[in-house]
Amino acid sequence: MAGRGERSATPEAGAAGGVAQPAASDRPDASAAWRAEVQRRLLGWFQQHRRPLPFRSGRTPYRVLVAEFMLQQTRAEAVGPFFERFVRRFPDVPALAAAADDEVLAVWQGLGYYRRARLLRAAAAEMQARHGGAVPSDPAALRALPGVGPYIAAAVGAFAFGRDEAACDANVRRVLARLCDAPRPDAALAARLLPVGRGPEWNEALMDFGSAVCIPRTPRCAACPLSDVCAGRRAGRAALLPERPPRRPRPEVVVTVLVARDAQGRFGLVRRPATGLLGGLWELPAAEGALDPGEVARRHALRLTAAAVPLAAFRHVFTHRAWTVRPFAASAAADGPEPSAVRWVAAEALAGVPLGGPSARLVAGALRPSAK
DNA sequence: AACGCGGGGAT
DNA sequence: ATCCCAGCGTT
Repeated sequence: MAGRGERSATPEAGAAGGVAQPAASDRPDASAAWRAEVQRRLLGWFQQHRRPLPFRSGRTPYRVLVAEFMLQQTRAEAVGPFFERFVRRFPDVPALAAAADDEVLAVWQGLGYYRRARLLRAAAAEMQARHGGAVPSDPAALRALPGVGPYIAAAVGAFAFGRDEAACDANVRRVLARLCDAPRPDAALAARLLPVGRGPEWNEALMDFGSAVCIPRTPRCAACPLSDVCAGRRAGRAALLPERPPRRPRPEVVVTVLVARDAQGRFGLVRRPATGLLGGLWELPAAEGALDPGEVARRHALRLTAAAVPLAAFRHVFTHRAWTVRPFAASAAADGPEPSAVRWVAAEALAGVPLGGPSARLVAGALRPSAK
């Protein structure tokens, strides 16, 4: 086996911009003693620093499943209020299975990645039909549910059913990448490090540690109880791990929006396509481009009953694109020769209609007592 | 393997 | 301003 010092025998490694990587046998996770020390210290840290998150109390398989759907690409702190609202409105699998997509989306509004809401409802329907209205404990049955991938299946296995499964999320990946000096750690590495019989606790410990100490960009190594056993730190590249894929530029899009209201003051809304950005949500009539408001009205088969009034433009930035929104306040009617898909919704009925981000903001602004 | 998919908090 | 998050389904 190559000793640690022999890596310098290949000085060209890493010269071409790539990060020099230790051979697998050089990584510390090959040592049982190192693994035991890491486990001991991390579980000790966790005992003092466990986050009291709402979805960690009153754990049931259903609550765990709902939380894991919400937690995809979403910070634990952001999920809290949505989780509480959701399980109050849909307390169990039968309640969720019986709900309409729009009811579920309305509770989900503001949380983002709206496809998750529909997949979760579909999963509930399948559990109702095939698993007696309960979350299945069998890993294969879990993995077969709509919206359940390798991470959620493992997380439910561990948190809901107490199994020794490694839930390898972004926090865990980052912590393991640094501890083991591995550019892209996988679930197999996570599984190797998991202490037998401590699955649920261990997963939580890695997540909370990654959220509080081994944070992105600027890890708090000075305050880290593992810094002296951390291979990434020893190699001087903890902050560079895990390896990040290059970011692509974000397309800029201009959208012209009508804050359209009829003679009764109801809002004119249209439904977005079921798939894609803000899929299935409702929004104010809009069209891409810096258009004349009359043109936007024409495309939605609306007739302006007064001159549209320009409102303050604003930017709405998504992860993968940015909108510059040019809104107009417009009085309108759908009594033209063409059939209009616009649905008129009174202010009191808006709570049941899931609105996409910019439209939610505009509707809220229009209802605020002080208009600009 | 690459890509689309939200919103917000931290830096 | 950029980065990143208790990922998944599609192509």
